[in-house]
Amino acid sequence: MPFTYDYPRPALAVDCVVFGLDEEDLKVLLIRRGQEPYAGRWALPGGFVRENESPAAAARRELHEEAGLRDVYLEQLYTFGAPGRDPRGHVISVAHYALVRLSDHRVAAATDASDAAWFGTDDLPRLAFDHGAIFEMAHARLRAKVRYQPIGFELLPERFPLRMLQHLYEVVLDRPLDKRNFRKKVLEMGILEELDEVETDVSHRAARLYRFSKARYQTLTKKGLNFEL
Amino acid sequence: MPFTYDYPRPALAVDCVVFGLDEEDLKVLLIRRGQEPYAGRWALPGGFVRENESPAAAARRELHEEAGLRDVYLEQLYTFGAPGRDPRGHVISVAHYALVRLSDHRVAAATDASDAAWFGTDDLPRLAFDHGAIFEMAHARLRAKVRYQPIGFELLPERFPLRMLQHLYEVVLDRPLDKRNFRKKVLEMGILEELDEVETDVSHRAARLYRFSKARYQTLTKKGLNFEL
DNA sequence: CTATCATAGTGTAGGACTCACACGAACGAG
DNA sequence: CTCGTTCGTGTGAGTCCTACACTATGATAG
Repeated sequence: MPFTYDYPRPALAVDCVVFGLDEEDLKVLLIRRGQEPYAGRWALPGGFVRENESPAAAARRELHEEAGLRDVYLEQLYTFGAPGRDPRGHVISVAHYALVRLSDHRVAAATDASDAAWFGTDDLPRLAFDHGAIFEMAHARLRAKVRYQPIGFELLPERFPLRMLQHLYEVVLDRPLDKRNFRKKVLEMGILEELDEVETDVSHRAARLYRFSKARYQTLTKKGLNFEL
Repeated sequence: MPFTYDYPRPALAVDCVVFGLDEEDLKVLLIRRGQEPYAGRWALPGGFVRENESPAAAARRELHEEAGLRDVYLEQLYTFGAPGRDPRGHVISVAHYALVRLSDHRVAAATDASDAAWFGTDDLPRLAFDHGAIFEMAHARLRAKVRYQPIGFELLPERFPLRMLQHLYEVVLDRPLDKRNFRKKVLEMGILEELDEVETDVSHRAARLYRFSKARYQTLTKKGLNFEL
């Protein structure tokens, strides 16, 4: 069933850079393409935007269809529209990035689509289309944004020890941080809730668990806090 | 001549928030709409993206056609795609913002399109579509970005006294700055070229003129400078 | 030519923040 | 009971930020 318009329209797509955090490093979710163009190559999950669907909604739909992911933190990144970026014709893609808790989602992504896999961010294969450039921009944005907005918590389990939070920042910023200074800064900020609970199943002294308090963050933000790490 | 596709395609547009700087305040360029919808309302300059045209190219073309502007600083802002934002159907708009030197461009914009005008940023009329929200986002982005990237110079004439630079920051950040601290910071950064020239036609002591040196900025950036004001 | 007016241009000191740095306590494993 | 591993904690030096006021210069008006 064909659709007809008075003027030509470029096609509109979305692509998503999905980040997850490991014990070791930062991961990205890729999908192996089954069809031409770039059949067999790894690519970012994505697809075409339907009529009367916002780009954000399209991105969420595709993440669910292609990787079984739901309820993730999602933010628009940039719109890539150079003619020639897709050999099928002029396709403009609204790129997004998403942050997921790997502990919750690792399995889902691996089973739902048999050709989905997590890759370490410094160990990516060559990607289809201009997805390499999209990934680079997303990575840069994450590094920048994590420093002045508390989005990093989206990568952690709900309750976490401070070591895990520090590890997150070390992995994302790609440099070591001082433990005492890091703890002081984060705790003094007052956006963490100290829980009456410690880690379990560790073969050494167990660390106290914390939880990010969105409520406290919003209160403090109104009072002029500026989150910065 | 109709254009036909196998799947429906939303229409793709661009809109531009064009900022200029006055002796008094920050201005935005608006165009009065001649046609429905929103005929007679003020709106951001913009229009539809053609096939095989990148969004940035479309934005530049529209700025030229609707306001006679060329060679402006242009950056992508965000893509607005909520269904319902345009009563004609599903139109997705890649919003941009532009910075121009009012001294050069004020006239052009006023003559080329008789229904174009500059408005003070705290004195805007109600805008068509979701252009009010687009403007707000652009304004917020400019305020944020001007602090860590030397984009403010795009709003000034090539040669300017330090007072004018300070005035720019005061207007954009909407708070007064200390003269001595401001000068110290800017000059110590080393990105300004001190010229052998002073203001003319002023009825008081004339100030020295400076020029932003892109070359120095890039050199220093590589050496780890981080611009911050 | 003198007085007036407007803006240019300049330094310092107190407080806040940043950064580097090391060791005893807790707990599980063997 | 010993070993191994991670937890949790404070201080001092240096740097950066901020607040603050007066003299110099040049144009204009009387």
